[in-house]
Amino acid sequence: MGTKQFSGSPEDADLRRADSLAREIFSDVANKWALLIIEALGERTLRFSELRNEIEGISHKMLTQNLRMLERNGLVERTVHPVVPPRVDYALTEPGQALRVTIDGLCDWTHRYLGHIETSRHRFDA
Amino acid sequence: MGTKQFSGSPEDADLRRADSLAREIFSDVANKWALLIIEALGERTLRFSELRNEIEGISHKMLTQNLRMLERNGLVERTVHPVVPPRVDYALTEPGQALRVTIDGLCDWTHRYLGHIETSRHRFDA
DNA sequence: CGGTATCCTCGGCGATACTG
DNA sequence: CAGTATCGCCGAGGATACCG
Repeated sequence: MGTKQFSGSPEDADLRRADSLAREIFSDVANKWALLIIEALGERTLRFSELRNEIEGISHKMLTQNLRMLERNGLVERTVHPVVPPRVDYALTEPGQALRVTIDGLCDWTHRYLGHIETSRHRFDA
Repeated sequence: MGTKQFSGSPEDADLRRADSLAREIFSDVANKWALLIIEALGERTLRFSELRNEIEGISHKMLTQNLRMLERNGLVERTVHPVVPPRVDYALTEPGQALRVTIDGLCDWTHRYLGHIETSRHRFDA
C-alpha cells in the first residue's frame, strides 16, 4: 500500500492509478471519526442526532463531513424522510458492513491488549 | 467504543477509566500513518531510512513521531546498533503483529471494493 | 432536526538546521 | 544515519448563526 515502485513504462499507468486510488480510499477510511461512525452504525439504522449522541466528542461539523464522505464512497446510505421536522436515517451498505467486520477486529484488538499497552506505556515513560 | 453511558456510581470508575483508555489507544492507532507503518513493517525488520522509502509521502518528522508512539504502546520494538554511522532497526512485537493482521483485512477490503467505490463516487459527484 | 456557511483559532505538520 | 529542536504557515476543525 503506497509502497510499490513503478517503472516508467506506459502500461503501468493504470496500475499506478489504481494504487493512488487505493491510497486515497485508505486515507479516507483510516481516520478516527470515520471508523467510529461505522462502528456506531453497526447493523442498526440511526438518525443524525442519534449518531451524534452515540459518538462521544464528535462535533456537528465532523459528523456531517464524515457522513458525506462515507456516503460518497458508498459505505453508508442516507435516506431523507420528507416530514417536518426533518428526519434523516443512516445505515451501512454492504461494502460498509464488510468494512465494519474488520473494524470490529480492531476494537477487539484494542480491548485484548489494553493491559499490555498500559504497562508498556508506564515502562516507556520512565 | 466511546459509546457507553455510565451511571454516577463509584464502582463504574475503573470501567470508565478503561473505556477512555481504549478510546485513547484507538485514536493513536486509527491514524493513516500509524497503520501504514505497521503494514510496511509486516514480518520484516526495517531501518528508519528503509521505512521512509517504503512509505510514500511520509515526512521525517511524522515517521519518528509515529514510531515513538508505536514504541511507547509496545507495538514496535526499536533496537539501536552501536555502530557508526548509527543503525536503528524496527520490527513489530507480538501485539503489533496481531494488529497487523486486522490491518491486512483493511487493505484487502480496500482492493476488493475499489471498483464499487470508484463508481459510487462518480454517481455522487453528479 | 439536519445542513450549510462563516469566522477564527490553535496546533499539526513540513522545512530547515544542528548534534552524536 | 537517526534523532531532536525551532520556526512558521496553512488548514483542520470548533463555535456560532442562519435556512428549509
